[in-house]
Parts: sequence; C-alpha cells; structure tokens
Amino acid sequence: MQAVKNGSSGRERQNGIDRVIEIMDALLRLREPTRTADLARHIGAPRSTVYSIVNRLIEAGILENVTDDGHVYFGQSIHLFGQAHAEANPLHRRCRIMIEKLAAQANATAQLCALRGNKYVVVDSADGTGVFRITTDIGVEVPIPWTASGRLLLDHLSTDEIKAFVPPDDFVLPDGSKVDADHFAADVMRARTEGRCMTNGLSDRFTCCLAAPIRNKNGLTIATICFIVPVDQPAERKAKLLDLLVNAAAELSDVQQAGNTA
Amino acid sequence: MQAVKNGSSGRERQNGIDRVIEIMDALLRLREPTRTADLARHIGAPRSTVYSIVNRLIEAGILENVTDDGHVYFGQSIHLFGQAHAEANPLHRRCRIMIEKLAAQANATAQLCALRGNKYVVVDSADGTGVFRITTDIGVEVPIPWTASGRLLLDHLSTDEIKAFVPPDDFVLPDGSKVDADHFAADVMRARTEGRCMTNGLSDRFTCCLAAPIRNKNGLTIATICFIVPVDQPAERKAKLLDLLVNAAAELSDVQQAGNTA
DNA sequence: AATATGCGTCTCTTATAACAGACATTCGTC
DNA sequence: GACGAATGTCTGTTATAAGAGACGCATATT
Repeated sequence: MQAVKNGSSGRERQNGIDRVIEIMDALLRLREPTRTADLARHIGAPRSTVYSIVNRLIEAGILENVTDDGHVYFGQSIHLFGQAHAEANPLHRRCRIMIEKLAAQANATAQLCALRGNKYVVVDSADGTGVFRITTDIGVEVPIPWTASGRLLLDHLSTDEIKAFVPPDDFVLPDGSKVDADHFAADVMRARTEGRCMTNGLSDRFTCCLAAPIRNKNGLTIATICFIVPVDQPAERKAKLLDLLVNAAAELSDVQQAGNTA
Repeated sequence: MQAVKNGSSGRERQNGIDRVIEIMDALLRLREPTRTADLARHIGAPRSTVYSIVNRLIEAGILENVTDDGHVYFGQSIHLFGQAHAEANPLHRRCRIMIEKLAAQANATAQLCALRGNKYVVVDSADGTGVFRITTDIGVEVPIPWTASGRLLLDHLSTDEIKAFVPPDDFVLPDGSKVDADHFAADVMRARTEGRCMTNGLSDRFTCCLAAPIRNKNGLTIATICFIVPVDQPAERKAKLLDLLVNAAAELSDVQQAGNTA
C-alpha cells in the first residue's frame, strides 16, 4: 500500500525483458490478480511501458485478464510451460511423491525447498492430515537465515561468501532480533557436517523446522526436504523425523544422480 | 532437423519480448531441453540475440540449464508462476478434480481442452485405468478441425469468422484428406445446438472424441471437457458418456459463474 | 453538481538493444 | 591426431522500443 517502489532503484531506462521479469515477479509476490497501473507502481516503471508490455503478454497468453475490470494474472501459457517443466523433471516428480508420503507418514507438513536468487522459497508442499496445520504458500520468498533449509542450501559457501550472498537485512528476524552473521555461518558449517538441520522457534516462536539436503552428483545441495512441526514436540520425535528426512533425501539424491543423464 | 525457420517469416527486426515468447513457445513445441543455437534456428533469430536473451532468462530462473552441455528448458520460476496460476484458478482446480472423477468413472481418458491462439490444446488430462490408454501431452497444439472440442470452442463464431480464424492448412487432416470449411462450419452450428459434440475416426482412425462445453457467464465456451475412447465402442455407451460430460460441464459452468466474482 | 483522483490510450523523442558478422573453442568424426 | 562443423562470445551500427507527458473518460469524494 505504501509507495515503496523501485526494487531495482535508480536505473533510468530498463530493458523490456527485464520489465517482463519484474512484472512476473511482482505478480508472484502479490499473489493475486492485479491492475496494470498497480503493477507499474510496484515495479517503479512508467505506466505507458507497463501497459504496452502487459498487453503483449496477454496476447501471448502468458498473462490473462482475470476479471473484466482490468486485473491481470498468470495465464494459460504459464500453465502449459509449468506442465512441460514438471514433465521433464523426474527429480521434481519424485520429490512430490516423497513429500506426500512423508506428510502422510508423519502427519506433518512436508515441503520441498530451494534457493531462488538469494532467497529461500518453498517449491512444493504437502500438508499433514491434522486439524491444525502449519502451511506456506508455494513460491513466497523468505530470507535464508529464517529457515533450517536455508542453512543447508548454503553449505557449499565459505563464511565470507555467505556474508556476501545474504542481504544484510535478511539477518533480521520477523520479531526484530538480529541473527549474527558469524553465528549463522557456524550454523551452516554444523548443518553440513551433520547432514541435517533443525531450527526451533526461529522464523516464528511456535514452529520447528527439520530439514535434510538433496544433493546433485557434485555434492551441491540443490534442494531440501523439510518438516514443519510445532516447536513443543518431544526431542525424540524430532530426531526420528529428521532421520526420516535424511533417508528420504539420500534416496532422492541417488535418483538425481541416476536421472541426470536423460 | 531440416532448415525450416521463420515461423514469423519476413520480419526483419523483432522485439526482445516477442523473442522471449517465441523461445518459450518453441520449447513448448519441442518438449525437451534444447540448445540455445537450436532455439535460434527454430525461431529463425540471430544466434547472438538468442544467446543474450536466453542467458537473461536463465538468470531470472525462467529458463534453466538442464544438462551441463548447454541444453536449456523451463526453470524454477516457471514452476512457481504455474503454481500461483493454479492456486488462483478455482475453475481450473475444479475441472481437474472433475476430469479425474470422470476418468475413473468411465475408465477412459478425460481431458480439459481450450483454445490457445488459433489452435486447440489439451490443458489437463486424466487417464483411465485400462491397460491400453489413448493419451496426449498437455500443451501440444492441434489444428481445431481435427477435434470435437474444437467445434464447440468456435461455437460463438459465424461461418465467415470461422474461415477467417482457422488457418487454411489446419483443415487438412493427418491422413492428408481435407475437411470442407463450410461442412466444418455446419458441424460447429450443430455442436452449438446440441450442446455437445462427437467425432469418430477424425484425427486418427481409431479414436472417438466426445466433448461438452464449459461456458462463462456470457455463454462463451471457454473450455471443454472430453473423453477419448476407441471408435468401435457401442453408440449407446458413447451417448451415455456424452450425457456424463454434458452434466459435468454444466456443473463447471455454474461454478464459473459463482466463482468469477472472487 | 462539482471537483478530484486515477485508469487506460496516444504521440513523440532518444537512449538502447536487436542484429550482422567475425572470432575463438569445443565437439565429433574419420 | 587432424580436419570440419558447430557452439558460444564479442563488438559496432542503427532501427526501435522504453519512457515522458498529455489527453479523455470513468469512478470516487466533497
């Protein structure tokens, strides 16, 4: 609502393709059909520019007029591209099946997480069956230091690289307290050594995140699978769930190695 | 393989955004990770241009380096956009559930179909449980006159509009025979009157397509649901399946009316 | 009713990015 | 190992599209 514009502040004349990317990312952040003029405000671009680009994207089916009062959102083409992506991604498909199995087995929300730029995102999610569930929208970006998965996803970086990679503001937790960068880097090291990570009451006071790394053939953590459970669960159960995750992630890592020739 | 370039033949200097769209559409058509140089060939664009655009799209996560030898395909961002699209589309979600139900019930492939430009595409598909199934890839474009759904999807057009809308080549069936445009227009009229459509042995000799229209509040056919069954099924069963489809489509049309305020 | 706010469209200008073409490598084949 | 082909990178030029700003219309607000 407030006039915070200019994610890429300062630049004078942007490339059309960059504008397209800004528009799509803005829609992902807003997570709802949005007016073209609002999009222009959000990305800090001239209205005339955004109107012309949005109209072109609508023509191509990449965006869609959702309502008849000018709200646009992702269109049919995006759906088709997404399906093609899913079809071509055996790893992703297997991860989906795995987190569904894990969610049912543990009766907790299981997620597939990865990096997107210098943020953490939930790529896929399967809910537990309980009455109360802790869930997240797919695709919402979260600062890396807020999550257990984030620690595993950085485990190929040195302390200095970590400090360079993570935006300084992202070390500030939702409650306003600050995570020390060196302490965080130590966390990352420990996560690497242990091949798993747990955080209690970090991004919010009631949640415990358990995560294990999915690695590619070079050993790089390309994604994580994780459980979200209430922080007051017995330590024994958390350890058990972590073991589950580590085994599952190892299996998926194997798949990755086998599948990447196709 | 052959040097057929220039889908948009003739144009000298294309817009970068148009190039992006051409690249994504080409990947959808090719349906597999592709080298940048091949993409350039397929869309008839200069290599230097395509390299620069593809690299920018990879940076944004819209495309992804799938192999380490330069093959690119749709990336993580597309997945996230697609998830956002799905989440915001109650109609689409309900259609998905409906075709799954129909597929199980009738033990035949059920699909959700729509227009994409002047072509027909399968938007979603659920297979029957039999040993032999007739399936289609999601997102593959097919000439409108080849399909039963295509007839329903054009039922808001006059004969002249139909002739103007459908590319002349699309009246040629896979076996080389030609569908008469006026005859086709008459088919469309009949489909509109009957609120359903059946084709036997049209796009191939062994397949019968049964389709019913999903309409928006203005009565426009925005999509169809259809069954794909062997052409030699008894007429009685086909009629029964058509009734199933018509009822299901009507229900989804109601949903559309109810849902479009949100 | 009168005013104000804001949306979507249009035109014109000029900074810029699409392109041509040449170069360096890498890959595949004999 | 040597050749040919094709990949990916780089640079300069110029047609072009991103942007500024003004206009008309519709919808709120006083």
